[in-house]
Formats: sequence, C-alpha cells, structure tokens
Amino acid sequence: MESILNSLNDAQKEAVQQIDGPLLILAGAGSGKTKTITSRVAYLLKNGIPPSSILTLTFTNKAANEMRNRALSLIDEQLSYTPLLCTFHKFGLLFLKHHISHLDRENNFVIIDTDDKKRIIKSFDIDLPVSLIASEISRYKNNLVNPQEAIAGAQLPNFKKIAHLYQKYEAYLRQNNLVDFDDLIALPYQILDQKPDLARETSERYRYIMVDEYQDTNDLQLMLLKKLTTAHHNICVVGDDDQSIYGWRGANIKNILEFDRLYDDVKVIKLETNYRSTDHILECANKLISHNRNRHQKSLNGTKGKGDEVKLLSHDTENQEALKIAQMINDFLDEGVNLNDIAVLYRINALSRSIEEGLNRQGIAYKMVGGVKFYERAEIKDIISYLRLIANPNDDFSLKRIINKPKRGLGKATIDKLQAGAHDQRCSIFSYISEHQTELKKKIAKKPFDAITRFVDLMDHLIAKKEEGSLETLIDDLEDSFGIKSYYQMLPDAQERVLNIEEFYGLYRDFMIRNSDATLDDFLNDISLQSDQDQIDESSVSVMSIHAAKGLEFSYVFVIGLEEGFFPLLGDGTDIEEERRLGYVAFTRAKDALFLSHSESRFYKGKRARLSKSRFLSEAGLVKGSLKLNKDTAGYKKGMLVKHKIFGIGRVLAVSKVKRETKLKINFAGTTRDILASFVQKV
DNA sequence: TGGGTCACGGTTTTT
DNA sequence: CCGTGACCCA
Repeated sequence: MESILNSLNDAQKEAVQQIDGPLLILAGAGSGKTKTITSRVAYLLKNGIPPSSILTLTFTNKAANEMRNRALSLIDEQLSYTPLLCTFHKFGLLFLKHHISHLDRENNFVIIDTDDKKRIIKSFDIDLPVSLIASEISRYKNNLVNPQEAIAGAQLPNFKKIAHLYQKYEAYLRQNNLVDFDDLIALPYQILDQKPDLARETSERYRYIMVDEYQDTNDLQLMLLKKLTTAHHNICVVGDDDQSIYGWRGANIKNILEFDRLYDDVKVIKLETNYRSTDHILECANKLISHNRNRHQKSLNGTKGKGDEVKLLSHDTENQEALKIAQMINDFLDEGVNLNDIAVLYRINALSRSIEEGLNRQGIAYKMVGGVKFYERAEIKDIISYLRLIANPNDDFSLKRIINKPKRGLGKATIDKLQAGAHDQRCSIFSYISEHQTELKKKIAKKPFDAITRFVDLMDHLIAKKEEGSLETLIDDLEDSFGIKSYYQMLPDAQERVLNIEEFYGLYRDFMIRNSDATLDDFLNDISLQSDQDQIDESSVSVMSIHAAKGLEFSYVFVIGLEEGFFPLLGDGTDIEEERRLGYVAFTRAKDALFLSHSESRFYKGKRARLSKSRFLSEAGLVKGSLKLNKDTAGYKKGMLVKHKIFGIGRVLAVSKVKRETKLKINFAGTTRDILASFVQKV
C-alpha cells in the first residue's frame, strides 16, 4: 500500500484514497492525472475490491492500454482477472454482444465507420450535403430522439427531409444488422433504460467506475454513466474543463462544469501542481486560457523553475516557416536532443504538408499521426468489405462495394436489377443471386450473369471455409479467389497500395494467431474501433494535429499556423472558447521549450492568402495587443443576400453586434430570423 | 459499361 | 490545388 501512495502529493493521495461516493478530480495539464488514476485502480485492488467490480473508461485505446499496464505494474500479485479498462465504445460493443437481443437483433452485427455511414446516406437520393445529414443524425441519436419523434418534431421542410432520411438510415442499419459509432453508446443506453433490472444488475457488477477525459463526454455518455450507477454512486470522473476540445463531436463541457449537480455530496479534488512544464510555458498557457469565461477557476503551479522564454517565430511564407523549424530541429539534434522529444503541432491537417517538406529536405525522420487512416484507405476497405460479406452474406452494403471490384463487367444497370430483384423477394442481394438464379437468368444478359455466378461460387467457397473454422488461411484463399492485390497492382499508386494490402494481410494473420478462438466478427469489430494512434515507436519527430497530441508531452514543441483564420480556425459555428482551449492544450504539451510560429501568408486551397497574427499570441502575452474586433462585421450590410445551410437564401434586414459576434436579422422566404453572421455565407 | 473530360468545392478536429 | 462527381461518347 505504501508503495502506491509514496510517490503521490497530498491532493493525489486524497484522490486515490477517496473510493466511495461521487468524486470529481479536476486535473490540470501535466498534474499527474494518469498516475492518479492508475494508482487509484491499484489502490482499489489492494483494498480487496474484486477486479471484476472495477470499470475504467477512457477515450482512446492507447490511453486504455497505457493505463492498464501502469496500474498492473503497481500490483505485485498476479490477477486471475484484469479489471475492465477500455474506451466507451469498446464497452458499448462488449455490452451489445451480450444484450443486443433485447432489441430483437442478432449479435453478429458489424460496426460501420463514418465513411460507411456517409456512403449509406449518399445511396438515398438526397439534395442536402451528406455531412450535414450525417451530423444531424448523430445529433438525433445523441439526444435519444428516435426517427418518429424526429419526424414529428421537425418544422422546416429541410429538417423534415433530414428526419425522414434518419428513419431510412435506421431501417437500413437494422436490415443489414449494422451498428454505427453512436449506436455503440445509444443502444446500450436504450437497453438499460428499457430493462431496469438489467441496469441494476449491471450497476451491481461494476461497483467502482472511473472515467478519464471526462470533459470530452457527451450527453449520451453521461446518461449511460447514470444508468451504470443506479445501484451505487461510486463514480470517479477525471478531467480538465480547460482541455475540452471535442465539442464539435457532441462533447458537452457542462458535464464536467456541472458534475456536482448530478449526484449528491460530490467531492471535488483539484490537482493544480504541474510537473511537466517550466514556468514561462505555464504562464503563457495560463494567460491564454484566462480569456475564457466558461470554466472552473484554477491555475497551474509549476515545479520546474522558470526555464526558457516562450519564443515567437515570424515568417513570410509557410515554406520559410518549415525551413526555419527544420533547421532549428537540426540544431537541437546536434546538441544531443532526442528525436522523440520534439513535436510540431497544428490546428488543421492541411498545414502538415509544408512542414513535412521542410523536414524531408533537412533529412529529419518524422512520423505523421493522423492523415489518411490506414483502415480508411480504399484498398483496405475493399478487403474489409469482402471479409464482412463472408461474415455476413446479407450485408448488401459491403456487397455493393466489391461486387465489381476487381472489375467483372457489372455496372450500375446490373446492380440496380439485382437490388430490385432482391427487394421483390424480400431478401438480401446475396441470397437473391445465389438462390434465385433461374429467375435472374431471365432478367440479365449472359455475360454479367456468368460473372455473378462465378462470384457467388467463390464466395460460397470462402463462406464454407469460414464455417469450418479455417480462419487463419482464409485471407490467403480470399486473395487467391479474387486477386485483389493484382487488381491494385494495375491501378495508380500501385506500390503503396500493394504494401498496404500486404500489411493488412499480415495484421489479419497475426490477429488470428494471437486470438485462436476469435471469430471473423471479432476481428472486424476489433479493427473498426482501432485508431492509428498506436503506431510503431521508432525514433522520430512527431508531426500531428493538436487533437492527436491530447495526452502527450514533448520537451520541445513547435505550434505552427498561429494566424487568424487558421488558429483560431474561423468559420461556420466557430466556438472561440474551444479554439482557445485547443491553444491551451497545444501549449501545455511542452516540457522545456515552446515555439509559437506564424506566417504572413499561406498557400491554401489553391491560392495565397495574407494573414494576420492569431489573437492567441497577444492573449498569451507574446505580442502587444492590437486586437481588431469585429473584423468580419463590415462585410454585412442591409439588403445583402446571404445563404444558410438549412434555411437557404435570405435577405439581410438588419446588422447588429452581440458581444464580439455579428448578428443578422434575415428574411428567409418571408420568415424573419435572428442569426449569427458566422452561420451564413455571403452570396 | 467504362474511360475520359470538365467543373466544382473544400478540410478542421476522431471513436 | 487536388480529389470527387457529373456527364458524354465509344
């Protein structure tokens, strides 16, 4: 027990030992949050709490793995059962595997990603942007609004449309037994809500619950947690409201700001001692974040001494910026700094290109986190679709993706016929083409018919393979049957794509060897919850978005693109406080040296734009403030035409200022609405 | 059916 | 600027 508490400060000790009742740990950046959580898990175990009663929820797999390792290393004895420590989504998946039958569904469902979701929506005929529909559906789900309610509640024609698409989308998912990311949280909640006994039982099972990164939970996750604590109130949430950066994905900062209203007798412990950064860095971060109003008052106290001043780097162009930073990094390396200790961070991925070029020119090894994700590459998704179809032949969605890949002469016309035929028979496309061949033959020409027959035969063979359990070699049979690799060999970027395919085959075999009793479904679900955060830890400079840098720390940090418009990123529905929190997160990644860089101009979307310094630089005390407020107000005038995503085109009736925003009174086809200027575009 | 050309629009950020 | 989607012709 001593060994666990020994290395903790007083606040951390208190947090670790406070195991009963609701507890909010406000853990500032670099205040030893992970250490506190892992010590707390260890402390619970040491106090005889059975491992199976402890549930710890995190945001990324990476955080989950790291915490598991650290917690277990604090315990000497071997555990027969490891406490469940996973992401919210993984927890949802495990729960649904056991309980989805309560919703009258089979547990061989498949998880779809955002791209799949958009494809499904796109396959309906729509006249609104897919991204809008997708995000509205997400919103409905996160607010527990079902399609019927959505339709009943929708007022405007476009919302009516979206609500109907939502209904169609849900029907599609159900029919194909698909589950999207939102469902992984929403469906468990629905089940627990319908079955109070199950809620109680589940809550009894997990008597000690901990939640990491609580500032980034959404409403639905909060409700789910509420269900999980029906039988007790032993919930410990850990987070930092100043680091809430996922509002765009539905995270609700109120969850952490108002946690004490959720349960009686909430104990609050603040961890305000920062062990990571030097004082100059902290001062800069503290100053910046102090401009936010919506936050728990607190500040970080350093322990490392003053350190070097935070440096502002000014450049004319992004190429100069990249060159200069690459040179500086080279100098650090000459001084003996480790590649792993250096990071370049930015607000938007588009800025990575120039930096990569600069690092390449200087011959500096770097790793990009994010960008095009491995599992989202077209060639990988094709193979995944084949596997999904083998796992579940009724998955029309996957079938349509690969039925003509590699090309077998099956175009839109044929596929439409198959779809119509399947619809008439009320069965999936696959069962239609395998079981109604005589009928099919009458409908389509010989050539496509032969292609389909051959496709079905090969698939049947693979399905049989799966059923007899030869999963390890299934991937080779798949390649032998369909020649996906050789197909991509002929396409552009062949080399890279083939390498990706080979890597994927390797991952598949590896998974099947390591998990000998796993099913194909297990594999598919496992990879769909994987992010590529978990990269190989070779020695290199890290280049990534600030979001990707959450939870990480580096000795030397460069933040680039500190210009109005890029950071803060200004556009539809910008939340300036969240932008500022992102700045805070970026600054507090640095341990010893922080460099903030801006450029006078940048080449973006095909043209070069002149840019002014980010307001965050003056707010952090780095440049003397010459804040131009309401810069974009001037653009709007009475009588002007503007366009809104949902309301369409309207005419401006009046322009006014509210706080720092421009508010417009707009006439949309006879209806007058007050709307913030940031939500409309000039026509 | 599939390949080629042309116009458009767009990017935050991720489980 | 680059990738995607619509449209047209062989």
